[in-house]
Amino acid sequence: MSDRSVHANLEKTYDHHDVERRWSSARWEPLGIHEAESSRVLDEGREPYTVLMPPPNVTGSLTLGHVLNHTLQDIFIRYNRMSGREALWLPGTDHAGIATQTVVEKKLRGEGVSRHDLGRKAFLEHVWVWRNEYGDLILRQLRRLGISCDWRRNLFTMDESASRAVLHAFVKLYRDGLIYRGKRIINWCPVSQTALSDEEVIMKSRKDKLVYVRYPLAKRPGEFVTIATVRPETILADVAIAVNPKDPRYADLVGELAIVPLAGRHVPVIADDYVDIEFGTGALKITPAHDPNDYEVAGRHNLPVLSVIGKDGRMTDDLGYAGMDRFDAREKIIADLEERGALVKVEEYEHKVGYSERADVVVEPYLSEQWFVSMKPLAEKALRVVNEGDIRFHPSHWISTYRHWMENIRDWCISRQLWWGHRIPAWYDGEGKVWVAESYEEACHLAGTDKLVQDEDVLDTWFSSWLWPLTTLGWTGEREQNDDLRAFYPTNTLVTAPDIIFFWVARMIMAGLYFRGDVPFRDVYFTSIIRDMKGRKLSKSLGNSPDPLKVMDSYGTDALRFTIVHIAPLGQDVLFGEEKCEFGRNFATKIWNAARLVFMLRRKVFAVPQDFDGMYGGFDSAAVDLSDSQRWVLGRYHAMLQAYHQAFAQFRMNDIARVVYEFFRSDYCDWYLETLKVELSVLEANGEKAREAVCLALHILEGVLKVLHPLMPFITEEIWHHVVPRDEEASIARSSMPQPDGRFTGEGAERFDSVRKIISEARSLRAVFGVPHDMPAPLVNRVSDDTLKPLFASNTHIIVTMTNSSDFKVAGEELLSPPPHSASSVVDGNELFMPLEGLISFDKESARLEKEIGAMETYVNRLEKKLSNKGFVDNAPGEVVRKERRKLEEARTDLAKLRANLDVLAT
RNA sequence: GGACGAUUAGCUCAGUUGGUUAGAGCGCUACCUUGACAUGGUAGAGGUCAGAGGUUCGAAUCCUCUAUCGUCCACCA
Repeated sequence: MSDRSVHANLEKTYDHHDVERRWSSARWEPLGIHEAESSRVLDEGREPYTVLMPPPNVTGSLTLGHVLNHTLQDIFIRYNRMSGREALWLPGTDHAGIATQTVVEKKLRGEGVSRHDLGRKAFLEHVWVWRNEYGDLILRQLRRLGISCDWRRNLFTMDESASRAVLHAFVKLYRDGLIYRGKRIINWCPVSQTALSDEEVIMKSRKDKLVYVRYPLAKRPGEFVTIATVRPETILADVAIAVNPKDPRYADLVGELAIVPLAGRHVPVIADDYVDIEFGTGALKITPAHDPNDYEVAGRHNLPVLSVIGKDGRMTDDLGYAGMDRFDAREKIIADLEERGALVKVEEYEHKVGYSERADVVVEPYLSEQWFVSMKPLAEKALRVVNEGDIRFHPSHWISTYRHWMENIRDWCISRQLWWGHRIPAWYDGEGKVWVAESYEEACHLAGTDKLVQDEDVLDTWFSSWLWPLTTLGWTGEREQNDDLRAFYPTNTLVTAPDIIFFWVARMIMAGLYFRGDVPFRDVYFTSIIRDMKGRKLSKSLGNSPDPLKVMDSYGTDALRFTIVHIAPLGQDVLFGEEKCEFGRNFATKIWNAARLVFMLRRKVFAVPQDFDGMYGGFDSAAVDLSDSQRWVLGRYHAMLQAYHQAFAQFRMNDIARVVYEFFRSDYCDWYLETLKVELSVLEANGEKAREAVCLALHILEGVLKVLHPLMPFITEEIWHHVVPRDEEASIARSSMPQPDGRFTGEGAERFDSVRKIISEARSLRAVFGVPHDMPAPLVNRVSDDTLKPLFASNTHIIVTMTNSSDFKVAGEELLSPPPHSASSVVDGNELFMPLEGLISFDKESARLEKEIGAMETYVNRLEKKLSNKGFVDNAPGEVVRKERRKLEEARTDLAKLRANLDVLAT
């Protein structure tokens, strides 16, 4: 904690546990940084900035995916908050119908109870107890990430207000004719025993047997038609054999009757375009109850529908297989077919099969009565807003995926045969007539009776999720108009994984447009998918999924946040191993130590702390007479700010991390702070110049802390409180973002660049010739332009100290020949000589120079060739040509100097 | 079968509208335990930018094809 009487330094060693404990969200929350107010937006005309948190499943625990996702959201929120906007981040959790019901059922099964034993009401009570006990685990874990969402507005999709919104949405869609009930073949999960939407089915490659079966023809003894099938168990439910009408092989068979093996039923041979002539035998069995295509074919030909597989995936036939699992029945039937001589052959066959997303079992096409949403009318508008740029995707290539889905959209099966979820607001009267209303009373009123029975099913979880942008802002119905909605809708940025673009993103766009007439958000940022170092998806079963809490423990939350953002570029997957967090940890340590240095220097220069408070409070870097190094570092600092803000505008999140990292490490620490030490050593300790220099160092440090704060909230908060004494209630999160200022460029900055190069070159010469590190050597710099002499001379002390030279002389052309026994180098037209009698051998140095000359000759040749190319000179922009000419000129000069120095060496 | 993305140093990746002698981190080599920091500093080695064509005065960057990897979509049993 900052000591207000003296300038307390930071602890010697950086301890992230300590810092994180001090600035936990418990500490931040009372500071009010999470709490955005609609009144401020509406009354004061402040610009709102809203982020919608994808609600994690209540059953979930923190994964690296969450870490990336929520860190990015927090970065957007903190950045915009510090940029003066009213920043609102809306958190919540999702009831996750199937996942949660499965978890609770499993727990009950462990206690020997099934949900059916309990009944619906008692079971749901169990689920609520479970949710209240474990359901917020993920939110507690998320808090450790330091995310600054508005926890007061935390919403659960089963909360009363959200549930009212769901009922309202269902009823409105129904009355508008966009929700209907119908008998269809849907995806059925035999484990969860519920219908699934198409999106909840994962296609996986799988090896099965392609079974060729002979069907005898009833009226042509001894003749057969052979079909190929991967699902022989459904033979029992065959109602026809289909061939292509254009297939000459079967032309005479159409209209015949075939006998279904094992079942003995007579079924017609029909002709339908659906059949592919090329595949298998060109003849196809039609099983309408167990295949969506067959169902359509059967519809066209008025065929009956027979079913032999039940809800639990077991056979229901009356031919002796009843009760067997569908896969066991498959094997048995293949064996039985063979025994009866109906089996022609069996081939290995690899194909794609749909699996249930949650239960990971093969879904069963199942004919049943379900509720659907007509998607086409909704999709048209939702497609338009993305096509026209009202909603922007980052990266934009997801638009084509989105477009493709929207253009081929199919109706959404929204009923689930579960108990945990929003129960469908539909009631049936004694005659089976359906009444849809927001309440039982209303339904009774409509039906004119109070003898109604509610639909047993609940809605797909995503039916509440697609209302999330509305419900999080308190929307419960169409006419509702509250301040939050007026102030914060549409929201600004949605950060989400690309795998839920259809489940969620697309549907939220539809719902926003439909229920409120406006898009739900402006920008969608699709995060990277995190994989392990071998490129595999993270999964619990592979055991390759590091526990983020452990990573935070060992490396620090800031380190994890910084690292994961740094390695997650827009639109690319990232390979993550927790060792990578060393990068962020090392950076955090570096920041800490650099701050310690600057604070130490401050104490040296300001013996009386109040002097510093007074001076720093009104410090203006533009008003100071700047040294070369100061002008240079300010120029670099503002260039960094420029790139930083631009990266935000372009959603290039890894650039944000990179740009600050590079400035801070290379420019600020390695060059500026090192130079500052030297500069201070020659300035009077309490003098004005020294004080200004320290204030400038702190000014830039503070700026870096601010731009880093969205990425590394803990450490920046801690150090910021030490820059100047701050009130306990102050937070860097409420400070304002530094803005770029283009004034800090020009001569001094360029000169310091040359100084840096001279220093590097001199160090390089020392290393090459093995000058002992503690042996000072003289250094001579020959400049061709005498006016430069005093300018370099003004940096003499810096150069001497930083290269451990005994002396640094700046000479003009009057230095006719280089000092004897010198190593030499040419940098930016300056010739550098390092007299090294005894250490330097003629052979070694001439070989080195020759190599250098060779490289320079190649370079000069290349430039000459380029510039003698008429096409280049005529076509390239003048600026580019001029630049190349300048380069050539400089290279030729340098080359000449190198050659001359080699000659001198030889004499 | 369609669509999209990737391929740059040993490893992981930057390289924004075509114009720098192609960069960083990790790893590696040498030197440095100097009062911010060895979770560090200084200096260095290491790349014909997947391959082949093309457009252009000029290509890692744009186009075409090929190869390899990955993702999403799709009702051929």
